[in-house]
Amino acid sequence: MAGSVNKVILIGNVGADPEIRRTQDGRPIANLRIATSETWRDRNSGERREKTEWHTVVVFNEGLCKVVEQYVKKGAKLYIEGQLQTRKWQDQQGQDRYSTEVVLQGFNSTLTMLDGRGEGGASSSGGRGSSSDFGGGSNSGDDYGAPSQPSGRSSGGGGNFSRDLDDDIPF
Amino acid sequence: MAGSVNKVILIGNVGADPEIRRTQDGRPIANLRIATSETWRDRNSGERREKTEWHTVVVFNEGLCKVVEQYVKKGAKLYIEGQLQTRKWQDQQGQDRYSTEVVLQGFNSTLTMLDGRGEGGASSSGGRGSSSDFGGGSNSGDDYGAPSQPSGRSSGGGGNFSRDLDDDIPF
Amino acid sequence: MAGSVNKVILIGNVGADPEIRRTQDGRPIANLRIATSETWRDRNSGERREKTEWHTVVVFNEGLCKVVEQYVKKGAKLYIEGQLQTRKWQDQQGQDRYSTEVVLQGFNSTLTMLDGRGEGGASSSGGRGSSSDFGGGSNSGDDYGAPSQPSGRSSGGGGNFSRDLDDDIPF
Amino acid sequence: MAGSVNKVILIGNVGADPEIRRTQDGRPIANLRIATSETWRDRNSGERREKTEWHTVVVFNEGLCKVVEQYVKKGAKLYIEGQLQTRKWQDQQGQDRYSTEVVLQGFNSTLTMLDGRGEGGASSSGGRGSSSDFGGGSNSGDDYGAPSQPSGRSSGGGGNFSRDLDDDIPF
DNA sequence: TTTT
DNA sequence: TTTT
Repeated sequence: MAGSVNKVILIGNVGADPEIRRTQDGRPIANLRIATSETWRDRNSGERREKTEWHTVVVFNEGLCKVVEQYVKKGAKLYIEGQLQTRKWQDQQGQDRYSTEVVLQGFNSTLTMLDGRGEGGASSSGGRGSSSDFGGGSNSGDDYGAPSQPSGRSSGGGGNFSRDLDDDIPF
Repeated sequence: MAGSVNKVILIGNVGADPEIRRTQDGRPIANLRIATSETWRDRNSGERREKTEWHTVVVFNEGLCKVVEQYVKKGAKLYIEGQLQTRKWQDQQGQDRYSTEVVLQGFNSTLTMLDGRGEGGASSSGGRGSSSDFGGGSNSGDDYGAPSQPSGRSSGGGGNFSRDLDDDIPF
Repeated sequence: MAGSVNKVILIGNVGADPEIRRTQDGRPIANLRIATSETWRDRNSGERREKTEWHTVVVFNEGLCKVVEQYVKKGAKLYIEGQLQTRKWQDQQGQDRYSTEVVLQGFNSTLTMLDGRGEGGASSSGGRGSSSDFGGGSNSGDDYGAPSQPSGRSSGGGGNFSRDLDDDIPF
Repeated sequence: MAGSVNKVILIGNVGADPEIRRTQDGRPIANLRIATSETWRDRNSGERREKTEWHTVVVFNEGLCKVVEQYVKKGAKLYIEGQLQTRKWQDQQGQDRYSTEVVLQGFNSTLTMLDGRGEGGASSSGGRGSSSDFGGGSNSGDDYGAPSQPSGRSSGGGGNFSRDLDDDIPF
């Protein structure tokens, strides 16, 4: 279907230290549980109430997995941009079950640390080995005023990690 | 938890005519199934591939329910802004089951029709009984240049419907 | 035009203590400058580089203005959801000038504090004079499992403030 | 600054056929004007009112520029995801002027066609010449259920074009 | 299971 | 300058 968008944006806290698994061919997958909550004052009683929602976030991106592994701990506040995916599986009785997760996999996926935790590292978001162009020199000569750097990517302590920068930033 | 965000943005097509239920006290609830999909070309085979994701959308807002009831049909392309909620229920064996849905309930929820369908109506996004006033005069005298109308709300055929005019809150 | 969306999402730091003006009829307007920045490693030199972008945010909502007034100080980290607006004005030479701002005015506007600053207050997002009720009883009897509270709104120290409880709309 | 987000999401119509320029080193830059609008009913007069906002969108991404060049015409309805940038320039009197634009440049930038226009093409979003991996084979052996394709990218007629796929889809 |  |  042409013209489709599937985007989830979360800001919340990590409920437990992340779990990192590996696929058979060695690719990492990180699992996070993130809590978002809303508070309001009850109309009748006037009491303050709160409802917490728990989200399962699955990070398939190698670079973001490294970030998660190094910096994300229980309690960390994160900004997450990913997409909704529902996975089908069978329970022990052989019945179909479905789990809906927020997946950080492709482009347009982002994970940003919003508190001071995890700072000090120089890590960035991964990359598939090969470097590639971007930003810097490639825009030189640009007479339009185009910024000579990429956007949406960043690195460094406590930073902003996009799936993106992947291959353009050699480590 | 302070400082939390839970937002889902979808653009996709409705898989079937919506289903409208009513609560015991007469409030409508609309259920929609929305498909988003991505296509890409396989790296190895070069074939075009597509993956469709189905989302369950639940509309608790009375105004948006009216919009859904009147205008949204199978095949309609919608822009949806809501939030993720996971609901726990028991299956027939008494086992806990969980369903994750995109809920349009509070403020910051939006449903916009992106194709021509549903046009011609004068319906709007609900409203507390009637009024459906807005902006206009209330800003007169504003010396700042503030637009004299609200934003984020609208009405009219094939239009943009926000939860805003929240009709489920009796004053 | 039916089916239109105009949304800006920012997470950044406030550059200076906010400025609150008032319209002739006493409505508050808050102005904020918010910095977002990206860092990346230069492809060629390998140096770490950073680019900061400054955004002008204008808050027309009375409730959010109160929040800004009470809690938002220079350096605060905010989540902002608003819309783009370009305002035309004349400079001293009588020439047309344009300023583009992120406006928090209608529904779907949000301002959330992401750091601890501003905590301890009981303030909420405004509200039509007082009340600041919500959800609660109005959903009782709901046989669907609909949460009995609103979403997207909240209050409390350091909290999450939506335009919702729109106090500038006299009923 | 760590932990920063700068995101603009627009759905609107293109006001005129796009303009494509080229930098000195041959990179394309597309300029679009996109209209978003809101309609509402005036509280006092009951009249239907509308306000249109015009946005300048600048596409630095080569792949997205191709898409724009081939498919985007006056009147097209687009979904745009980019970021805010304010550019400083001097007018003829040598005075500083500022223009704020929605820039599609880095990752996390998207342009999707929401109407039927432009269909039939097989084009996708560009790429910097070199191909690269993605999806497909690289996930084979994945025992986790990870989808074996990327997300956020797509191509094809009337389709969804992300900055992303750039280098993985050889043309 | 987080956070306030 | 779009669109409804």
